[in-house]
Amino acid sequence: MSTKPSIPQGTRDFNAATIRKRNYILQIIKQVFETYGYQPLETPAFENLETLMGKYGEEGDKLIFKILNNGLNNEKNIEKAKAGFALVLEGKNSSDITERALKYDLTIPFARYVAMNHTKLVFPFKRYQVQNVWRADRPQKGRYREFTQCDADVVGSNHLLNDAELAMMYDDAFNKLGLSDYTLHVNSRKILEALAQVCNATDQLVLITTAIDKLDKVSWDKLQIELSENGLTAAQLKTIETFISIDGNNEERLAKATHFFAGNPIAIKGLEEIEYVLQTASQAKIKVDFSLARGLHYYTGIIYEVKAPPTVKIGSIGGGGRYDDLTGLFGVNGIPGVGISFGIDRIYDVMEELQLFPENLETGTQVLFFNMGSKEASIAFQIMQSLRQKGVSAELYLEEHKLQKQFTYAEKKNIPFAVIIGSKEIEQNYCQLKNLQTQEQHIVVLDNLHEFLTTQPGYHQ
RNA sequence: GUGGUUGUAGCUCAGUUGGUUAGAGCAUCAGAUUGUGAUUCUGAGGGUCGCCGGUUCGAACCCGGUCAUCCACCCCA
Repeated sequence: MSTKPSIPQGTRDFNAATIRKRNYILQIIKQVFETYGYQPLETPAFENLETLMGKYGEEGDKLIFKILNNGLNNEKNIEKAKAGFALVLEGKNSSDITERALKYDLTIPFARYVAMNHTKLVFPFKRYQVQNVWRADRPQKGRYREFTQCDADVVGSNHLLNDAELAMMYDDAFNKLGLSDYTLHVNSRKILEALAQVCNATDQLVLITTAIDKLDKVSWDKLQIELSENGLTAAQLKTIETFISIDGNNEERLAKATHFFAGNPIAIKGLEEIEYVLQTASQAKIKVDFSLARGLHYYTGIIYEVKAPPTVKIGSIGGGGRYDDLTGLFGVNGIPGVGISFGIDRIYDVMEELQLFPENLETGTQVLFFNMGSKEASIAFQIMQSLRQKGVSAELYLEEHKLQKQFTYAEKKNIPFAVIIGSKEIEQNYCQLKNLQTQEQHIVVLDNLHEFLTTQPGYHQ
């Protein structure tokens, strides 16, 4: 038996430097959320399985991490468990085997929360949520099995100002992060629906939209073959081809699309909505992209997807959209909403690659007190404590090692200052304060140590 | 779920057509240097070559399986 420790596929440990950088991202995004009046919410790591099942499409259901029931080997459960397992082997679910699952995203648990509390909430209800979610996907670049989502949603309002406001929140956050080279792709589920209508293929909506969503990777020639194999006629393909050839800047695209749909009422609605968001969130770097088709089944209006700067090869770093009736899934009708999500793990990877993190995030220990012998160390400890009381992050080297080792320790931990208090210094109530980067060394009277240290260049709170 | 890549020291990697005792750099530890280091010198420790099996006189190397990894597809943040 190998006892080599390991962590599950697609998960990560985060060290201090990584956590500081992640917190830097989170703090900026949370601050934007708060500024726009969104309130925090947290929901459990796991939900009842039936809350989650069927909300993410067939493929999504397969990617939900399910939790095995306890007590399956209990005698009174054993027959049920066997029958349930037979169902599982057929690819079905059985509450006799599993009735809870790790949450797959933040939107559905939020909808569940709203449905449970709709009589108490004040609408429009704006909340943000930063929590881990889990997907049983194969890990690869920019894809993890445990990752953090960062969502903002507003429910109980149909007003398009919400949609525009969320676009501005993307813009604010990415500008503050130094990712102002992002692009916010925008489309509307209504337009895609209208396309299916114009093609006389309303039952093929999913097929058509997922196909054109691949256009940036797969050529139209190949997609045509795939679509015709699925029963689309040459005339239908021609219509789709005309639609996806719409190009130009945002205004031109909207104009061409208006012409293309020739008065189709659903299309007109969708186009007007995009037009409104474009005008209201005019500072955001929006690109009208009719090939955008987010897979999630619950979107009904505007859909968003954020692309990283083109130099970084990574999938989307955020996404969202409008849904008319999410809580209807939980028996409460008439609560529309719209939301966005930041994929902070991917934002982290992008910022790391583009070196966008500020240098001074490493605010660990600021002062190392050297150990000059056991008597000296206990006096140094008292002096260190008085600094700690004033908020200075300090530590004392515990062992009586030679100075070489103590210096090396400080260097490895990126501690900017060393305080040396030996017998000579103790006699005359001063210490040696050394800046380890510049090698400058000062004689400082102990009473002045705090003030002197905290005003030194290179000192961080 | 499908396809491919790579598994050798703590880390990054060499290792010839299968041949005796598996190497390097970095890192670690000790000493030169008992109150001033990170860029000098000397030395030391460290390996079940992912795991299991097969072929062979002989396997880090060839074959089969398995696990892990990274990448791509599906889908997605």
